[in-house]
Amino acid sequence: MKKTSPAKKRSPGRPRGFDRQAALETAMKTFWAHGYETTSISDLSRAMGINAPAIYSAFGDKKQLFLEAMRLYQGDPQDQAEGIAGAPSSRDAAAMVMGNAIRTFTGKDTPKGCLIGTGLATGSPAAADVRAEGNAMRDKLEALLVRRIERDKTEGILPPDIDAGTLAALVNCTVQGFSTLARDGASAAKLHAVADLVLAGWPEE
Amino acid sequence: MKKTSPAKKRSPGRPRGFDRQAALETAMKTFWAHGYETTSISDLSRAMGINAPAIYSAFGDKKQLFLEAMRLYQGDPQDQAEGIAGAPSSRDAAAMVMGNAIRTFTGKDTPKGCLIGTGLATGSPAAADVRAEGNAMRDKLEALLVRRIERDKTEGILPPDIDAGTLAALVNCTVQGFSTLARDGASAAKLHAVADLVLAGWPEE
DNA sequence: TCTTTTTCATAATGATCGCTCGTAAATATC
DNA sequence: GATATTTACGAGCGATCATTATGAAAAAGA
Repeated sequence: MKKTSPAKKRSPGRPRGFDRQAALETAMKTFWAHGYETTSISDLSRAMGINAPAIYSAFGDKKQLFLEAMRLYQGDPQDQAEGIAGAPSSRDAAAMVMGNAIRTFTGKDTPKGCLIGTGLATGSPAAADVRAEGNAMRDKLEALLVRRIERDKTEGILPPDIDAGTLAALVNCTVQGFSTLARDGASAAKLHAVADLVLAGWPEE
Repeated sequence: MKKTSPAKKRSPGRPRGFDRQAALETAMKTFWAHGYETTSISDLSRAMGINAPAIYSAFGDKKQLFLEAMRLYQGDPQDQAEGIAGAPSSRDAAAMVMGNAIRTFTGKDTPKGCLIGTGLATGSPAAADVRAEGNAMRDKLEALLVRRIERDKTEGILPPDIDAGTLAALVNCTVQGFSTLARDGASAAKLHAVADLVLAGWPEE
């Protein structure tokens, strides 16, 4: 009898003895807690519950594992782009971005702060390319905000003389600051109060 | 004939073949560029131009060397305290703190960003005590700002209903964000524009 | 000159780094 | 059951980690 549902077919060979996605999630949290270069393969092996060779066969090497963990961390890049572009105003977009950051940085079941901001804050020249990936993500966020702010200007929601780059940098700066404050133990409530202060100074027509 | 000026007397033994202060400064910049745990003794030895045993005899171990570099980096803590306490207003104090941060984080002859914010952003549990030192410095800054803001409230310069903790956290948050932005390549001018935006939203009576 | 004191450079310590080899085990296909 | 394929796991690779033992070299004081 043929299987009615074309479920996942099993390829030949010994089946993997662990859940790849769960292991990736554990790796993400481990990197998140201790940084990219300062997390060792043996740290990861212990946390993920699998031996080092299993990590390499499933994820490549340490760099690829981190990059994959980074993609899991940031979620779908299109969601971010659409969230900012689709916000009613740049002010709403800024509020959303900061709110999301606060939620991520003060999660109960995850390390405090930003995986990318803290885990890639610095390091050896050998990891410069990985740091550049994190840098690119922050630049991307700022660019999306700039575009949203410019649109507000052309639509008359914001005065035309304000500097979109500065305003976007303010939001980016605040988010990055949240990462450090959260790691220092600041509560979500405190960060929300700071975000409200930033939004209170948001320019108006 | 007695020496008229009680200059530095030379103690017996072979004299040190390097300038301790200059070596410390080089160590500071090396840590600043590559982080505490991700800078190796051999990195430091190469940069400082002295062999590893000379580092250990002159500075103790890696942790003590970093802590001494951190003290050189921050300067006299009393200067900061007096600068904030002695500012005409909390707004002036915030402007000064942010301005100093921008100058330090975008210096021409030093690495970008904050030695403490980036070099101690994360790491292994073995270095948790060193990170706690950096954490304490940020807390100290915020506490000084809180005190200055509270004084403005009692003196009627600021309305009594504003939250000093939130306002101080905003400044601290902005400064920490500056570190990441500077490391990402932001210019001093751009950071000053952001600082002006923060100050523009500063509450008034 | 001789002793004492301190610094020098070479070389080595055991531990850990990221990573891989080799072999046994577990599955699908023939 | 035989074969092919994939994974698990112990062991080990060379390199680097922070740190130190060793002994020659360079100064002061006797």
